[in-house]
Amino acid sequence: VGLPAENAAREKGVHPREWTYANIAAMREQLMGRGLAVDWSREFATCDPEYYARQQRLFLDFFRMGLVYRAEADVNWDPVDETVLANEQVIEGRGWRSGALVERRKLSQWFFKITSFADDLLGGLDQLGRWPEKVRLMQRNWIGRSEGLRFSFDLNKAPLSSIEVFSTRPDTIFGASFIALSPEHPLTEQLASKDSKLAQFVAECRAGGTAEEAIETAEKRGYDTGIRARHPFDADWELPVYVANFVLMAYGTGAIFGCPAHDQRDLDFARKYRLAVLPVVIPEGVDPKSFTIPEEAYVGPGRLANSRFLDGLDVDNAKAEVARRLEAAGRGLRTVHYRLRDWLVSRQRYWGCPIPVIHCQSCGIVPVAAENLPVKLPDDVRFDSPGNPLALHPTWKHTACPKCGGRATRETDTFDTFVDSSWYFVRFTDSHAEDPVNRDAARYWMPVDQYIGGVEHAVLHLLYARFFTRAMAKAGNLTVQEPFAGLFTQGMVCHETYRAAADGGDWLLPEDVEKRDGGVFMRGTDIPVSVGPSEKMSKSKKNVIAPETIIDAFGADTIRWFMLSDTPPERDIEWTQEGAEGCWRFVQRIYRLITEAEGLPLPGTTIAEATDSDLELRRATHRAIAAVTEDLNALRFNRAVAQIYTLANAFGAAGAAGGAARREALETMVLLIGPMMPHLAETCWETLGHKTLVAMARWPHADPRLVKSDTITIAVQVNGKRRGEIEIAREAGEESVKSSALALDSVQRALEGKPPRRVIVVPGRIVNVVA
RNA sequence: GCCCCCGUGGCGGAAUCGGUAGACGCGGCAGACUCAAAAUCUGUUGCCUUCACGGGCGUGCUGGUUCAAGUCCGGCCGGGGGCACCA
Repeated sequence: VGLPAENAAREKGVHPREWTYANIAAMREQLMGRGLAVDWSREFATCDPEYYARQQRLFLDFFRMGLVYRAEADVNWDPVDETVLANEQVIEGRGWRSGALVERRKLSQWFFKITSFADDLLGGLDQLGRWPEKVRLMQRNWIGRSEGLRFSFDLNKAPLSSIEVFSTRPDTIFGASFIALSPEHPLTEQLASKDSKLAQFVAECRAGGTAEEAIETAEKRGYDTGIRARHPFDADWELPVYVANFVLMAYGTGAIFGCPAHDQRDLDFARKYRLAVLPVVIPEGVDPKSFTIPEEAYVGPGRLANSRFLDGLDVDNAKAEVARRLEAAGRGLRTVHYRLRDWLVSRQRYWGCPIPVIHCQSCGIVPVAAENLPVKLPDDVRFDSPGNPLALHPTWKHTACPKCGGRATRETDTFDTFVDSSWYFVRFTDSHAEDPVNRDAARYWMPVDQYIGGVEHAVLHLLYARFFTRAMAKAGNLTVQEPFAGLFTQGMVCHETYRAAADGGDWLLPEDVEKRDGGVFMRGTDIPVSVGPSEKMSKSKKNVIAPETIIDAFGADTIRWFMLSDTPPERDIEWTQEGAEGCWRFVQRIYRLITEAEGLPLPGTTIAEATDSDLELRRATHRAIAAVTEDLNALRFNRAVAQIYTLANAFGAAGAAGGAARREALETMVLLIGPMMPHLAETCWETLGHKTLVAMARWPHADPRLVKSDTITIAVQVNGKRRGEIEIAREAGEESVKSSALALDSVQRALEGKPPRRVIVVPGRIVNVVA
């Protein structure tokens, strides 16, 4: 489901359904070709009415619970994709998919009330111990909780008798110089209707735009309404009321009191309009009389001054005191505000899940009854004109009101595709259940033990899914609050970029480039190619390698091995031809080791021999088991790979080791590579004489006696510098370690005949001799 | 502007608890095998110095804590990410 399908339909004239199912089929082929273990019996497509019918039922639940509403609001409009976007989908002022600068439009849209879970979504983050701190931090910042005080100033003139502001710094109330309203504030609108100059000012503010550049460079501007506000603690103190371009309607109350000494924006504003700048918070140890504000507002801690009953208090106590007094006077309320906004879920597009609602002229908004679901998409749509094909469809949207039977129209917006992905993991617990959720299955499987995805979804999918899980739990469908117990954010695959000329030129595919004689040329020519930095594979820069071509050349196991080698999975990985060839050589090396191993005892033979080289090989084997097991459990695949190389190298070092020890080592290696190179492992397993599958075999168990050797090597330092090492029994006492260390020639040389002042022995680790 | 993360050989990266820096791989160099090449195998590969033994330096820079610092703390420099008029 989604925009790429619909855009392809517009460009190529195929129906989005055909395009989508063709892609699913191709993707399924690819996944199977890579030897992934997938339970295909659970497969479903979110664009199938089987799925979105259930989604529409969830919507009805949410509707009943008051978690859905339709409202007119300032929304983000993507002019290229011709639809609105949620706040999370606007990155640096641009549509996350199209890259187009978004515009602000006032439209009536559907919202999910994610803000009603704001506090819970924030608090829940602390319990997600197996999530990356980075993602939790991003969500924390996105939700943006701030505690403050909401309180009112009386006004000296109509149309309102008072104005309510929100502040996180009520302690600075005696440093107030002005009140500022948002251009979109209802009071501003009332005043503007009678004041053409103000109306013009508001229009200019709107024209300023919301693009990042515009905001960054926009200077603070204000318009004095002529109204005066009375200070809440001094009836004789009047503050001017401005309309100011930097005050946002969507946050707090859309109105602020300005304290220039302790807020940079207020200071910029005050300097421009020549308003008083009175410091009221003085840093510790500074004389209040000499403390002035030059160009930067002081936002640090300190003690209150110039503030009557607050003088001498610290910031926190002053905040509490102001709150206490204003609350007691009935004109203030401690409140918590969030940066998070409700999730705008309607999209003016065809290829999505229809929002199951009917608009009736007399009854208003009426949800479609559950027994009439699903509301299916019509197939006969045209993409030859701009706009939403559903809205342009000649008949689809006309229907009868479920309540009064009168003429009514269907909602033509469809859901944001992120709605589809917000609960698919729950559906996987029983993909074919009649109800949206099989509660028993969900209770058994949820939460997802280990979720893997890109960090780009930190405040998109991962936030929406957490909201959905809570909403579904509230509706009785789930018993968990959090969808994903563990989260891992993996990196992307990158590749060098190539251009036909140093100063630009066309991008070239890696397959059209060859490296020889220390240079890089266009394949089959002497034309040099300019090599650019490694970047995320993208079609636009042509630095892509089709998985099929690699699988054809090296096989799926080589690709899998390469992906796991070298780079930790959370980091971006660079695809290189050399690296892939190296993996290919290792695949062959393992196969050779197995096929060349002649005269091995039969499978299951107990190990009796104990020559030195046998013991060495057995130690290497069991160390590898221990290390690989640990690394795989911790998702440190690159280290697991390195451990297997080390084991493979041990065969060379083991020399004459043969018989049962060699069989044990080879079988172990095959079992250890099993999860990473399944095809190779099964072939080798069979070659070793087994009739069963590696996939069904028990994971090997490390013998602790073989993992630890009897003797250990300990480094010896003199004054922190390494001078030598001693090989000594693991259980050797401190005294014998000490004397062996001091006996070293290199240590004696470094001591220059003098006795050591001190000898530090860290058991099993190091000896440091202090001269 | 605010917040967060990261700087280790030619390259990807190890060292996750303050205890031998550079595991393992790629690349390079040398050798064996070969008529030759490829493949394979063996050795070698941080930098400087030395015929050699050895010595010195070394985890972005800088200062500190410690017997001991890639690891902890302060200040800077560089790179990446998030948020961005949020009161």
